[in-house]
Parts: sequence; structure tokens; C-alpha cells
Amino acid sequence: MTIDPSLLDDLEWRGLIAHSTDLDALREAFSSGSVRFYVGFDPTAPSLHMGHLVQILTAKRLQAAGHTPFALVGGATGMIGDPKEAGERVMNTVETVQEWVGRVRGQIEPFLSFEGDNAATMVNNLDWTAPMSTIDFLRDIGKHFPVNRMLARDVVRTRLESGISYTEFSYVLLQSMDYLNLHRDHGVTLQFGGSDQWGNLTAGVELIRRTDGHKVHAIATPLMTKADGTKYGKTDGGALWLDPSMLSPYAFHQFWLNAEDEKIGELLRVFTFLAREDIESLEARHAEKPFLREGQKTLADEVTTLVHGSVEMEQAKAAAAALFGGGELAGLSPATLSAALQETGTVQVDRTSGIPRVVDLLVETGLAKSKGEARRTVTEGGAYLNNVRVDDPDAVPTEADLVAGSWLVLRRGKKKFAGVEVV
RNA sequence: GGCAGGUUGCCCGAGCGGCCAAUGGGAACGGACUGUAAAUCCGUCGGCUUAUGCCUACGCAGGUUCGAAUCCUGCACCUGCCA
Repeated sequence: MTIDPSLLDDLEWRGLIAHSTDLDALREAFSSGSVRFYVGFDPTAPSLHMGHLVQILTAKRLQAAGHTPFALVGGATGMIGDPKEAGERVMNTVETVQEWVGRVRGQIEPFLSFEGDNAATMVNNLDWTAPMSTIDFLRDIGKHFPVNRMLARDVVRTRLESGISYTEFSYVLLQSMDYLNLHRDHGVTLQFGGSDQWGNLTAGVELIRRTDGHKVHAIATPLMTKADGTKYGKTDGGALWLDPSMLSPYAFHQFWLNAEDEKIGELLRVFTFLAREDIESLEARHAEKPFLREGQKTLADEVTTLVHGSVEMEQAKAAAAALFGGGELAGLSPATLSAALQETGTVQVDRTSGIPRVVDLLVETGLAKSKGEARRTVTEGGAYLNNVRVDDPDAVPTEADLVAGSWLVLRRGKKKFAGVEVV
């Protein structure tokens, strides 16, 4: 494996380095051989999401440039919980954490190569944390953590008001110990993570300096925010999950397709592997003719392909083209229409018992949470049957409304579709 | 352990015996405008067989009252001050 000398420049250009320890030293390390690096993922949910994707893709970039990844799944840290400003986390059961460890692992693996000179290694911090005794932990690790310094950390300071358990307070020791272990056992000299992890990253660097006297590196990727500064990555279903059973590839594709103009360049740089020249020319075209939405389209296709593969991406794209195409729904072939609706979510009703009212269908398809909300949607003019606005709350679709043989296309607002198959 | 303050809808935050499903802001949702963008403006925003109706809800459990988010008692948790 040859080392790509332009890695660090590329990372900087992409805006992936929000904080770093010593960039010059890191540049030197990068150029003198394959750097063993690690990035950790705590199993705090059954799936990783957009925030983690930044780390996964960054790891992929480093490996592609010749460096050697250690992807850590936090079987131990996931049982403790990293303190967050919002307040104390709910502790998950051992079984839950174990299950999530497996799922998270499975989500990371496809992005890395486990073959060749710089093959990736998956590790679980439970492996070295679980066998350790409390006394060893306090003597070998705890001794190197001045409480006054720990108290000065931002997260801790804010939590001092609202309250913080000793458990979460100790989290940073575990993560630092991970770095120390990987450094000692595998020669890892770089850790990266989201910028909210910066305190944990530097704590590990500090621990290794104190214990082994070695200088190691850390970099933090930026937190993705919307143009108005709020957190990115929210969808109707909650977070922008990577697991297709928690967020369909269609919904995932739609998320990127709706990206703000202002953020297109930033998102392309962070979430795609397109070359610098390509991104820059695309940005220029987008700035000139934003209404063509070329930036959004490229972004959506690229990221969806990375996460779900090109087959799923094409299907999501085709579904969007069919539904948002502006053409007559009746003009679509049954196969195209039903495939498109499958992407958005469908529900079946039995024609022998009669087709339910539009209001009830809105609830059944999940487009509305309750009948009251469905009724309100209709009253507000936000409900559409086959792209035609429904204005009677008691409207009932008839056989004549069926498209492509057996389908009703339900829509709420501008962009939320669902299919009803009458069988 | 003592004293004081707090716990309200997705979030923040008013309300301090009936006019409270509960002011206001944010988020969210719908509409107009657009390019499935942003900004702006308008509307909606507990549930139900849409009803001068019922149910659920103001930390939890009781109580006072014709009537409580509002008063009383106990409990839990949080914050501050004192030990």
C-alpha cells in the first residue's frame, strides 16, 4: 500500500479537521509510513446515524490513503454513557448493549477493507475493560486524572448545575484507557472523533503522555449544522439512521435531496468521495443555477450509494422521479408506480369491506398520527389523493380513483407520499 | 440532616381556586411564494364516532372544595444555602 502524501491537505480542504493536536507532527507521521489510527463508536442505539457517518467516511479516507484503521465498538463505554449537556443518560441493559454492539459493528465493516497491508481491525473495548479490577483501574488509570482538570471540562461544568453521576463523570477515563491500550498493544498513534469528543480525545493523548511519555495525535471532525446553526440530521423518523429498516433508502435519499443550498458544498466535501475539481465545478454550477438542484441530486445519489448501494439508490431515485416528476400519475406504468410507492411505504385495504375515508387512510399510512390530525390536514388543504387536493373531510375514494389498477396515491403536504393498495 | 426554592404540553416558559386543554416563544405540521432550497407571511398544533359532548393531562399518591395546574398532607427527584 502506498501512502498518499496529500491526505492531510485533502482533509483540511474538506473541512474535516475542526480541532487537532499538532498538525505539523501529524503531517510528518502521515508521510513517514502507515499510521495506525482508531475511531470509536458507542452502541447507544440500534443503528448509527449521520453523525457517525462522518467518522466512518473519514476512516475510509485514511485507509484509502494507506493508513491502518482500528474501528472500536464501545461494548464497555456504551454501558456507561458519555456525559451530554442535556442530562443523565438512561442506562441500557447488558443484553441491549450487546445486541447493539453487533449491529453497529455490522454497519461499520462494509466501509473498511480487512485485507492487505493496512487491513482494518475491529476491536471492542469490553475486551480489556471487563477483566480489569477496580483497584487496577484506580491505580493505573485514575491516578493520572486530576479531578480539578476533569471538573473544568465544558460538559462537566454545565452538568454540575443539573447534576451528573459518578458513572458518567468517569467516562473519560475509559475512553482514554482505550487509546492507551490500543497504543500499547497495536501501536495506534492517532484517534479521531466528532468535535463533541474533543475533550475525550485530548484526555487520551494526555494519559499516554503521562504514562508512557509518548506523543500521540488526535483530530476532531466538525459537528454538522444547518445554515441556521441547529443540529443537522433530523428526519420525520428522528435521526438520519443508516439502518434501512429504521429509515428507508428512499427517505434517506430524500433527506439529502432536500439539503439547503448554502450547505451543498460543505456536504459534498464531507459526505462524498468526489474529487476536489469535481466538487468545485459542481459548486460553481450550483451557485449559478441553484434551481436545477444539481448539487442536491449529486449529493443524494452519492451518499445513498455509499450507504445503501447503487441498486437501492437507483430505486429511490426512480421513485422520486415518478412521484415528483410532475407528470400525470395515470401515465405511469403499474410497475413503476407500485415500485415507487413501495419506497414511500404502503398499506393494503380490502375492497370487499369498502374503501375507507381519506381521513382514515391518512392515519393508516402513517401520514397523520391521529384522526384529528388527519382531519385537520384535510381542512388545511394539505391532503391530496392522486395529486389532487382533497377538501372534504368525509371524502371517500371510489373505484374510479384507482391508478395503475389498484393503487391510491396519498400525499400530505408537499413531499410526503404513501401508497394504498386496494385488493 | 435542617432551611429555602423548584418539578407545567416535543423543548423553554407563564399561570397561583372557576373565564384553563392551559398566555408567550421555539420546534413541528399545513398553506401562499418557490426550485422537493432559504427567507418571509398566514394558519394549525392532547385524544375520541367533530361533539353547546366525552376522555386524558400540569412530578407521584391522597385530601379540602359545588369546583384545583392553582389550597393542604405525604412521597420522589432537582437546585441553592446551612450543618
